Amino acid sequence: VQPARTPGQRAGLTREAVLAAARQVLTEFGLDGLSMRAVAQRLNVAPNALYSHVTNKQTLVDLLLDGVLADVDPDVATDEPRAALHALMTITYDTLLRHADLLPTYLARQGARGPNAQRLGDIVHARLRTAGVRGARADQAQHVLIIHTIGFAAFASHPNVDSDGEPGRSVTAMRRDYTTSLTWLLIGLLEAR
Amino acid sequence: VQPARTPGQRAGLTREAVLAAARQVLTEFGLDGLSMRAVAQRLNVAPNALYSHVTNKQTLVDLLLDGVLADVDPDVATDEPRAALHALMTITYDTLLRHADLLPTYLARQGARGPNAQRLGDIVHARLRTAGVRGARADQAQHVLIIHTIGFAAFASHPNVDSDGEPGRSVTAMRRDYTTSLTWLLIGLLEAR
DNA sequence: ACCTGAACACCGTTCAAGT
DNA sequence: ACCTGAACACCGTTCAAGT
Repeated sequence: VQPARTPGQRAGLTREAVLAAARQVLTEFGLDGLSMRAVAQRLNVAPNALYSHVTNKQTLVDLLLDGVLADVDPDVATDEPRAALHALMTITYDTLLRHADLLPTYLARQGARGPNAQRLGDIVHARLRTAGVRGARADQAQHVLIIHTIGFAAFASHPNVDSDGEPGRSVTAMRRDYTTSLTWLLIGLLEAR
Repeated sequence: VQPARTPGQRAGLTREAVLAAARQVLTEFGLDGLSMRAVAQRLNVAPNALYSHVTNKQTLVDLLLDGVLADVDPDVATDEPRAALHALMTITYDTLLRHADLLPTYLARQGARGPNAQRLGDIVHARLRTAGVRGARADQAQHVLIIHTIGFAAFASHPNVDSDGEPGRSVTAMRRDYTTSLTWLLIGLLEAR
């Protein structure tokens, strides 16, 4: 809530300010409420002013998506390779679910290939290396672990009722499903040669 | 392209006709072109006429999504349990990718819990049973295999360029990533006790 | 370079009315 | 019960103009 600007006065927008406003709109009104006009309103600015800082809505959303993975803290307590991979991916899962609003669109969009996704990929790659996995197999494994994690998080982010209206699996049951599936993946990856 | 109706004459819509028209609009104009108004136009009907046969756009999309899984043919050539599961899930992956337009929204919406998803779940469950997996572990495995498959298909459905503008993994490489990840999952599921 | 006014070409959905 | 006309409350984006 800024003091009103006189005509011709700059609003002093930046790309980061637009992103921050978008994040606020998102947490307050959800994905359905995330419109360019709503973001502009929060910044006390005309809707089309945003286009000086962001090329369009899709890339804005992509930036938000990639930003979610920036919150992943790659430090894990153990150095045992398999446990470290398990912990790292579980942390990623939990981080993603903390931004459940965005997850529905995650796999579908460019966010899963942004710079932070690549950073996470590199971290996974390093962990795989200490686990003795390298080369093309490491590239595959890195890809697989991340897609698997985002996919499960996206599914879990969604209110869960099946077609009969019966309640489906609970959030905790789905988290358990994820962690055991992760265990299975790591067994197949690390034990079969 | 029907002969024009005189005022007061029925259009003879059915829920199935609406779904069929929606599928046509989808393949012709893509997900962005799928609007209630476009579907209505194809049926030579006023936009709000659709609401007599479908509660709203979201449930219409959910019906389309679940319908995709109806195309999965569960017959596989082998009876060896692990190979049968691998074949069944790969068929599912390929079927999903044949409807790539819809995949971006698949995990996010109710389609992944509709009647056809349940039917597929039952088939997977039966295969798991002959593989010696039962009880809670079978429920988990069924869930995991389907989410994993939909997640990978959703990711693969999306045009693939990373944040540097460099081309990412090819469609065939991503399919290979899927099948090997499936192998890993099945190893972890079937061999670790 | 950054921002506004005005407009364009759309949306999903509701309500009252007609047959 | 099914469909239309008209309207409501929105969208994303572009263009020309102002400072």
